[in-house]
Amino acid sequence: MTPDALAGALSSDLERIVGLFRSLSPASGLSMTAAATLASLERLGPQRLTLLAAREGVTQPAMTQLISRLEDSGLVRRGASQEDGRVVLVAITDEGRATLARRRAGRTERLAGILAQLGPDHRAALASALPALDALASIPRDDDLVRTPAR
Amino acid sequence: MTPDALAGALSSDLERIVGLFRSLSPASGLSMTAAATLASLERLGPQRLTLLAAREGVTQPAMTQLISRLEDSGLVRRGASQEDGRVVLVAITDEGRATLARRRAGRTERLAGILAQLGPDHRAALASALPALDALASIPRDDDLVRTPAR
DNA sequence: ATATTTATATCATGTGCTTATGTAAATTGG
DNA sequence: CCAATTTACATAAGCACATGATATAAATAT
Repeated sequence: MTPDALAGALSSDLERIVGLFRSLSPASGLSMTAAATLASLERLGPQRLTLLAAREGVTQPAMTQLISRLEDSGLVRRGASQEDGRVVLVAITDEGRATLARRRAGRTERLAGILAQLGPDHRAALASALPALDALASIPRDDDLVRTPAR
Repeated sequence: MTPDALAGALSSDLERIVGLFRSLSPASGLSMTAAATLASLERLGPQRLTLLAAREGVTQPAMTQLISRLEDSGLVRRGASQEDGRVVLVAITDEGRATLARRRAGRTERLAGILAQLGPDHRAALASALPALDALASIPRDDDLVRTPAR
C-alpha cells in the first residue's frame, strides 16, 4: 500500500472515529481544548503558556483565558520560571489529574461496551494495531519543533 | 488481551490521536460539529434534524441553528417529509460535498507527510490495522438505535 | 542606554453552544 | 371527532470560548 493511499484510508477512518470518540466522552464540563490541554500537561509536565497554545492549535490569548478558567476550577496551577521572569509554567494539580481520570474511566467503560459488540477477530486486529496507533499518536507535532534554536 | 484492557489502551491512544486529527484539519471555516454533520449527511443521506442533533451530541436548537448557517452557506438544503409535515429532512448539496472533499484533501496531504516520517514497519502495521479501524468507525451509535419502533 | 523582541495579559467582538419557551403537525383518549 | 398531549422544529436570551488588536514587563541586541 502506498503512503498516499494509506493516508487517504486513515484520514477517512479517523474522521468517523473522532466522531465516535466525541460521543464516548462524558460531559465533564470540560471543552475539547480544555481536556486536551489537561492531558498534555499530565503527559509532558509543566509547560509554557505559549507552547500549550501552539500545541492545542489555539491563540495565546485563548490559552491565557483557558488556563485562568482551569486555575479557577483548581485543575491547574500557574508557576513562575526561574530562568525567565516573563514565562508562566502551567502545571496540572492532583484535582486536575483526578478529573482526567474520571473522564477516561467513563470513556473507557463505554468503549468496552462497544468492543464487546465487535467480533473477537476485530478485537484481535485492534489489539495488534495498538503499537501502530501508539506510533501515530506519538508523532511530533509542528509546535514540538518550534523550539529548535538556530544555534 | 482482555476487552477491558483493550478499551483502556485504545481510549488512551484515541485521546492523543484526536489531538493529531484536530491539528491536521485545515481551517475551512467549519466547526468540528459542522464538519462532522456534513460528513454524516454525505454518508447517510438526508436526515432529520433531531436525529442529526442526537448523532452529533448537541441539542436540537443547536442543530437547528447549525443547519441554518450551513444552509445560508449553500452547503445543505432543507426539505420536507411527505409522511410527516413537522419534520425537516436535511440534505447535503454538491457544494457541501465539494467543501468536504477539500477539507479531506488538505488533511490527507498533511497526514501523508507525517506517515512519510514513520518507519515502513509502522506504516505496514497501520495498513494492516485498517480493517479493524474501519470496524471501529462503523460501530452503530446510540442514536442509530433510537429508530427501533416498539411495533 | 535605548531599541527591539518575547511572554503573557487584557479588551472588544463574534460564533456556537445551552436552557427555556413557542408553534404547528401528529397522536391519543374519552 | 374533538380536546389534550406529544413530537419536531424554531426562536430568544445568556454564557462559554474563540479571535484580533493592543498593552505591559522582562529579556536581548545594537
